Amino acid sequence: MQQEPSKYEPLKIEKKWQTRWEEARAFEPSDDKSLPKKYILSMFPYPSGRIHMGHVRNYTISDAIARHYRQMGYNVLHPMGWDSFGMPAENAAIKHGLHPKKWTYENIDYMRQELASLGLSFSRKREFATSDPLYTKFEQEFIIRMFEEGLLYEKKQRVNWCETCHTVLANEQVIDGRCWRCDNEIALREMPGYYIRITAYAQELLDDLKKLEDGWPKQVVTMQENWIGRSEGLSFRLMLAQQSQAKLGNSFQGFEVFTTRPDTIYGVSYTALAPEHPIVNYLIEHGCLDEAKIAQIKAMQNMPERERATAEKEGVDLEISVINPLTSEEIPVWVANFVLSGYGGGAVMAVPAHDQRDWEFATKYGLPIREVVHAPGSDLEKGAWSGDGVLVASGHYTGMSNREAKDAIIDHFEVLAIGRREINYKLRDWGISRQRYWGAPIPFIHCPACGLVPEAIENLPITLPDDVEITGEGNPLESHPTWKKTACPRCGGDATRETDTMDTFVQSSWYFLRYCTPNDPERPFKREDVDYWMSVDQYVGGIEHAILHLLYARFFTKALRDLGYINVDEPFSNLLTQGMVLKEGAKMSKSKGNTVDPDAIIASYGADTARLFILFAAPPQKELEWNDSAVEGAFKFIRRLVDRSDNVTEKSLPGIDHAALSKEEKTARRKVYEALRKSAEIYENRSFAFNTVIAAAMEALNALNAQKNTLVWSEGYFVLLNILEPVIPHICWELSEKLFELGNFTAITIPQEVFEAESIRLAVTVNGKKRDEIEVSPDLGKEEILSMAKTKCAKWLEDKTLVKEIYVPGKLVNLVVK
RNA sequence: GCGGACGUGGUGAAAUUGGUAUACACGCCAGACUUAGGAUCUGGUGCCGCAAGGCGUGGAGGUUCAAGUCCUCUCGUCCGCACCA
Repeated sequence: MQQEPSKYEPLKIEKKWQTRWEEARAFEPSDDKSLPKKYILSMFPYPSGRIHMGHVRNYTISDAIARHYRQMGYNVLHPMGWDSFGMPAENAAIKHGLHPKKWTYENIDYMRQELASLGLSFSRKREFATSDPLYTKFEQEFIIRMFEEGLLYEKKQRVNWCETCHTVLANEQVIDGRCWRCDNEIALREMPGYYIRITAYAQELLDDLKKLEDGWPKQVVTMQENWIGRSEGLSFRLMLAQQSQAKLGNSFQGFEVFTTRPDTIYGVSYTALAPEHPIVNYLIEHGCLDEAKIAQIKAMQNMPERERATAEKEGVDLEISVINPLTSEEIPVWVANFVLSGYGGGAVMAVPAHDQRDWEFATKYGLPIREVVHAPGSDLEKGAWSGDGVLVASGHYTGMSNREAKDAIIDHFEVLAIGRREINYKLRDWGISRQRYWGAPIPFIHCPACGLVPEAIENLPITLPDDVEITGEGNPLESHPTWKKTACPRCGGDATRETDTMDTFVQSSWYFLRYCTPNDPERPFKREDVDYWMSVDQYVGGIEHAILHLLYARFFTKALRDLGYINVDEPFSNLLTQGMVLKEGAKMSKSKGNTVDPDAIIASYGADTARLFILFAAPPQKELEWNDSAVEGAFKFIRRLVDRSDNVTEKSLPGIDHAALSKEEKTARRKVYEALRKSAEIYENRSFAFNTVIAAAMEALNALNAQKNTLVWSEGYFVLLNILEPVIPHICWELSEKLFELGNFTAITIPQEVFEAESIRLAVTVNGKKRDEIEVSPDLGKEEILSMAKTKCAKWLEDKTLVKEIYVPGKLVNLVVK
C-alpha cells in the first residue's frame, strides 16, 4: 500500500492518542450540572466476540456527534456498555463447553479493546454489563415493584415457542412466524409465564409518538403506530336463539363481538367464530355436529396461525343461530379459519357487502350479501365496498351518512345497555419469561402456603448458580440440585424459586438510565443525575429495533416514571437509524462470506481511514456499500492532509486582511469557511450528512493548495482540523497539537467578509435553458445586468420577440422569448 | 392487499429547499516525474455529434419565466404490517 516513505504513520499516532486519552480520562463528563448537556448514545452491543462493520458505523456516527458537541462546549455523556445476557453464550457453552459467564466476559474484554482501537470517546467510568449482579439487582427490584402495582402478572397462555432456542418468545419477537434470533419456525404451546402489562400504556405510547415526530424517522413512528394498532368501535353481545341455547345445553347465552363498523349491523348475514372459541369446542365435545364437520373443524384448529394467514378462507356451518339486535332476525353461526381467537373475543359479525373477508367467505358458501351502505363506486358483484356512503335498508338510519350512523348506532346500543363503545389495541402484553439459564432470574417464589410471592428486596440480587451443566436440553436452573430450593419470604416455609429468566429486552429497556450515575452500588441511578442527563439527545442504532427495543424502552421509561423513580416521559428525543453495511450488494454475513474485518482494516490503514470512509461513502441513514478502492482514497486524503500541513506557519488563528488577498487566496478562505458553515449545519438540522461536510473539507483543501499564502494555509488548517476532528480524531489531535497546541477544538467564529465577493457570476438563461454566464459586481443595477445579458446572448434572441426579463439577484437572468 | 421510503453519470453520491444538474470521491483516459509504477503530481471525463448544436435526474402529463425539487397518473426497487373485524 504505502511504498513511499510518508510522514503519515497511522498506527503509531493512533496508539499514542488512544493511550493519552485513556490515561487522561479525557472524555469523562463533568459533574457540574449547570453546564449545557448533550447525551449522545449508540445502542449497546451484544458481546458476540468480535466487532463487525455495523458496529464500526454505529459507534463512529455517535462518536463524531459527541466529539462535535464537546468542541462546542457542551457537557457530553457518551457511554458504552454490554447487553450481555442472551442465547449465544449458552450456544457457545453447548458447542465448545465454555461457561457462559467466562465466554461473555472474555468477549467483552476483547471487544472493549477493539472499540478502543477505533478511538471512540466513551466515558469509561460508567461502563457495565447487564449480566453484572449489580445490574440484575435493580432490575429485579423494578420487576417486583411492577408486580406490586399490577403491572406484572403471571398467567397460563398459548405462547410462541421456539424449538431451537427452547424458549418462549413475545409477539414482537416472532417475525413472519419465525424466531427473530434463530429464524426457526415457532410453534404454539400452552405454558405459564410472566407478563408485563404494556397494554396499560397503549394509549400513552400511541399519543406520545406525536412528541417524537420531529426527532424520529417517520417510518419508525408509523411502524409503532401500526403495531399498537388502535381501533375504535362497538362491542356487543349477540344472543343465541332459543333452540340454539338449548342445543348448547344452556351453557351459553350468546357471545361478545367487536366491530369498527356498527353502521353496517343491518347488513350482517352470518357470524363467525374462531376455531378455538369455547362454543365450537362444546359442539365438538357433545357430538352436536356430524363426523365430517368435526373433522373439518379439527383440521382448522390444528393449522398453525401462520399457515391460516395464507390459507384459503374456510368454514363450517355450526347449525346454531343468533339474533341481530337491530333487526331481530336470526343469523347463522359459522366457524371460520380467518377469525383470530386472540382479538375482540374471537368472534365477528360478518357483513359481506362491506368487508372483503366476509365477502369472500359469503361468496364461497353462498351466504347472502346485503348492501346497507350505498356509494357510487360500489360494485358488490366484484367485491365488498368498505368505503363511505349512505345507509340503505337500515331501518330509521336509512339515508344517514355511514359516519353519522356509526355514532348514532353506538349511542343506541349504549342507551339500551346492550353494547358499549370500545377501543381495542393490537398490542399484546409483553411476555418476559424465558426458559433459559443465561438471563436475569425472575425474582419470584412459589410457596405452597402463600402462592406466588416476590423475593424480599433485601435479598436481591438473585444471582445465577455457576455450577451448571449446559446441554441445551431443558432449563439448567430447573435441573440444578439446590438452587431453586429456598424459604418463602412471607411465611418462612419451604418454597421454590421461579426458574424462568427474563427476556433480554428487559435489560435494554433501562440501561440508558443506569449510565446517568456511574455504577452506584446503592441504587439504580441518582434522581438528580437522571433529571440532568435525560432524555437522550441523540440515539443511534439499527432500524431492526424499530418496534422491539424502542417500544419496550419507551414503556419502561413511563412505567418507572409512574413507580416514582424518574421524571421522564420519553427516553429518546432524537433517533437516527443507520443503514446497513453491504458488500457486493448484500448484507455482510459469515454465511455469504462477504465480510470485511474491521481489525484488518484498522491494521493496514488505521482507524481514521476506516472512520473517514464510513462517514464519507454515504449519509448515515442510507445503506453503505463497502468499496476497497474508496477506502484507499480515504487514506490518501488523510495523507495529503498530513503532507500539506508543512505550509502552516502560525501557532494560532491569524488575522488576515481579506481585501488585500488574491483571487485564489480569497477562494481558499471562502471554501474553508463554507466547510465550517456546512459542518455546523449538519449537526443543527440533525441530518448528520458527514459525507457533505467531508466533501466540503476536501474542496477547501484543494482550494488551499491552489494558493501559496501561509497565513491562509494556517487559518485553513486551524479550521479544517476543527471540522475533521469528529471524523478523524487521531490525526487531527496529532496535527493540532503540533501546529496549534490543541487550541483549535473550540467554536470558531465565521468572518462574514469571506463570503463577500467583489464579483459574482450570474447564469444567463433563455426560456430557462442556460446559454451563457456574465461576471458582474454585486451592486450593479438590474438594468445594466439585463442589458449585459441581452448583449451576451444576442445570438439566442435573433428573430425572436423578447416577452419577459427576469432577474434573480445573485443567481441568474432569464430571458423569455417567443 | 395496506402503509412507508426511494429511483440522478460507469460507481458511491451532491444540489443553498422552485433558480447555472452531476459538487466531492471512486473508476477510467491523457500527460509529467520515473529503470518501472499498482506511488506522487497535473489535466480531462453525463450522453449523442467532426462541429454548430441537441438530449439529459425511471416514464407520461401538468403548474411556473424557471421543476431533480411542487401536483396528477404510471412503472420499478427496497422495507414494514399482513385476515386485528
